[in-house]
Amino acid sequence: MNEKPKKFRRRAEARPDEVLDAALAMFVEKGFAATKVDEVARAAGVSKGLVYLYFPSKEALLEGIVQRALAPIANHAVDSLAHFAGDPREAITQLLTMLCRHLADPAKLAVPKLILSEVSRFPELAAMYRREVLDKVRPALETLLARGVANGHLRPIDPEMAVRSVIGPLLAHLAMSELFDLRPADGLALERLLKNHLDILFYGISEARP
Amino acid sequence: MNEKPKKFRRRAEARPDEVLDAALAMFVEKGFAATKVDEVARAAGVSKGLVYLYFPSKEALLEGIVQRALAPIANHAVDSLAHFAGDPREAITQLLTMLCRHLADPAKLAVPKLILSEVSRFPELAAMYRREVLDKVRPALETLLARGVANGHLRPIDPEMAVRSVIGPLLAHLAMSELFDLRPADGLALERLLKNHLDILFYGISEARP
Amino acid sequence: MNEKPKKFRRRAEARPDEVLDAALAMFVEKGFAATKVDEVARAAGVSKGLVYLYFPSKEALLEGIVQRALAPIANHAVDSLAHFAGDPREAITQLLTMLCRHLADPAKLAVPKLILSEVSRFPELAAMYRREVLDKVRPALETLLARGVANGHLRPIDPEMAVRSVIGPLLAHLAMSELFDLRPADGLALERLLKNHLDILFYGISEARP
Amino acid sequence: MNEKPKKFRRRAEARPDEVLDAALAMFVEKGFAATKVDEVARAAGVSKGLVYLYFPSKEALLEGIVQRALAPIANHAVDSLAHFAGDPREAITQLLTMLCRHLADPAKLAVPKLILSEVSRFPELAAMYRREVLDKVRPALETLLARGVANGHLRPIDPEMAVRSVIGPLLAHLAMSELFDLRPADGLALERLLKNHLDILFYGISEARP
DNA sequence: TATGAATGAGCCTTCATTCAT
DNA sequence: GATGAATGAAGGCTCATTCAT
Repeated sequence: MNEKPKKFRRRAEARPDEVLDAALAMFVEKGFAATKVDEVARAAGVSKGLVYLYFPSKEALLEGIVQRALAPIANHAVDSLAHFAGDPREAITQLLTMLCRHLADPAKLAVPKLILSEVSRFPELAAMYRREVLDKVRPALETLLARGVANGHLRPIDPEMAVRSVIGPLLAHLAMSELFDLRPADGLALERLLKNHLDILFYGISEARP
Repeated sequence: MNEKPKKFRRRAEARPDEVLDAALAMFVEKGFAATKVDEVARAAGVSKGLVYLYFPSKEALLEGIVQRALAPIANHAVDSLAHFAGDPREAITQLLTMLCRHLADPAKLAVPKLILSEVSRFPELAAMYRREVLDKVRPALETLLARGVANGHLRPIDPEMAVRSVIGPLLAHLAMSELFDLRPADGLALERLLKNHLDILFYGISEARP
Repeated sequence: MNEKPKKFRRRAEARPDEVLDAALAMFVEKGFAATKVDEVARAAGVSKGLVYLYFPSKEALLEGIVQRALAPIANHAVDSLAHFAGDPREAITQLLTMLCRHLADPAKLAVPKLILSEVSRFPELAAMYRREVLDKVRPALETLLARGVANGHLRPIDPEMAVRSVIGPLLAHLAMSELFDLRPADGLALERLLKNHLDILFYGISEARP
Repeated sequence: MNEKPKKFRRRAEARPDEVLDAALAMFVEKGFAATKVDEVARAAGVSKGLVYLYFPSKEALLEGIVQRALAPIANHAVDSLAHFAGDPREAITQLLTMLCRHLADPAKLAVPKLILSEVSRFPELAAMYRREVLDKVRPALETLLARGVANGHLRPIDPEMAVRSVIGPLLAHLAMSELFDLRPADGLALERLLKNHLDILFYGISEARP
């Protein structure tokens, strides 16, 4: 007999990824706790048992999603920061622009949103995020800032704290929009935010200098 | 010695607050979902049934905590913003200083932490926070910034977006510290953060002006 | 000092009856299990604790209701049956007419309805009803029928079984109407039922005699 | 010997029926409210979770039992009534005989008993019974009686009310026996009841005709 | 590989009953 | 007598996980 493919073909290699896609979609839509493994399986078009064949637990789905999404981002970010020797503002502009472009895609935005909402319940998630992102990007950014201060491009700021000033406004923007449903009239308005943020970050809000 | 009767009875007036205190402590320690109502009751020194005498559901505890904590904060913040006619930077400094002082108390810090971790699972919580805080503070802050631009104290920034620049760095600091356990070597370091944040917010990081 | 009556006056003697009245109303409206003692107390205008002062348990309310309602009915019925020496059909007509008149009052109808719905859950209720009603009325009715057969007024029927024929149609009528909400177009129509029932009971439905 | 595996798996087709059987047994034995879903599961030899796999709630078990039992009975009854063109008494005799034969089986008797005791607490049950039985059988019986009056077999009775006279005595018999434990000395005595009931229904109790 | 029937621990919630005042 | 705050046992229901097939 010739084969009777129920779906097009069995692509066993792609399965875990398809499951993670489905899980991400469901987790973002309903939250981790409110999503049943059954639903993830159905959304992925497989059986519940198969999910457990690839992932040892529901929580492992969460970790799988995050793991898969973070590594490339962080590495890319670090690369773009590490190579900069001149004006750090250029690097920061590039970094945040890339980040905003990335987050403009709802599918990509979903991951940090998911992390934000579940991290307090899953310490392992926090650890992963630290390991994969924070512990890579933060030192790179701090170094960049410190170098900028050293070579006279930047004012004598505290690099460790200044990192918060670089990413904070973006975080606040996403939190307001995604968690509290408080968006500007013109939608997510990431470009407008970025433009204003960089302007303030670089030159401050004061008319007069100190 | 003052006696410690096994059962405190007839203290109806204080009970709801005691229950909320216990609930907040447990929720922060273990997360909302992982906390059993039994545990809240035991922590408050009452029976499970009593909790339901004052609060119709476990979720109502969450809302009660937030409600109780938010109103005074928001009102205080709005007051301090509304009365400023001169240099908005002074008002911002006062606002953030007050906020930092407030958050330095772990018991007070617990509430925003709780909100952040549960908001995605409880839309009502988001609505409450919007209603009680964001919808009050945000317009006041925007108005303050717009007035600052108008009267020449501030550069021509976008007030709506600049709000993110005002609170973002603080939010980022708290998120890194409380969610991802990434603290400066000197602890929460709220003063250091605030000092650096205000310096950058007002004058930017650039040595040269545009 | 002169008294300060919160309500008109404390009528302690009437209280148990008022509680039973309230209980009956609530039990009929919502069913025994679905009625909370709190509700009974509130409906009676007293506190929950007072209910327990008069009745040792919720079930005792049920029994109190039934006890109070049954005794007079049964005694009255037995009286009217016992004194008949002549044509038993007259006694039956009187008995059923009285019963129908009684049941036409919704407040009176409530008790048998309540018994019917709760008897299977409370054997004590069944026992009470047997003791107070069935064991009194049934023998009296059987005797009446047997005497009717003996003195030639009635055909040679089985008195024990004929009791079912006397009350059955009325029971069926009430069950259809009260339990299954299946009423004639003209409402409860107890008179119409009774007229037809007696006609059939006495003369049968057949045109021809056997 | 045939093995008795601890867990029967993969028998999905038969399971719902087995669960309903167990539920019926428990409900009749202890009443609906006093029966725990755990007990039903244990009686069916399955886990509690499985019960909820097939039935969305405890109440659905009740409805399932009734649904399953009623349809065949009602349809059978209607069939036997609809085809009769001649003497309606023959049809009535057949109908009641069939009913009595059916109810002589304790397992079959259990369903109406259950309906009677729970109907007041579950309006849906009343609706089901109306829909599946009363609304089918009652019109058929009324039509039969009306036709009997029209073609001279029956006296000029009120068909709508006479329906109560047909089934009432049987209902009364069952209520006395099953609810109040008041049985004739010779047991359920359904044949004796039926014989006497039909005799009275057809010819009345009076010696003399009107 | 793949399925989905089956499990059972776990928890929120209800409410009859008690009792200090 | 009268109150109503307080108790705590009990049970319906969910759902992550397992495993026979």
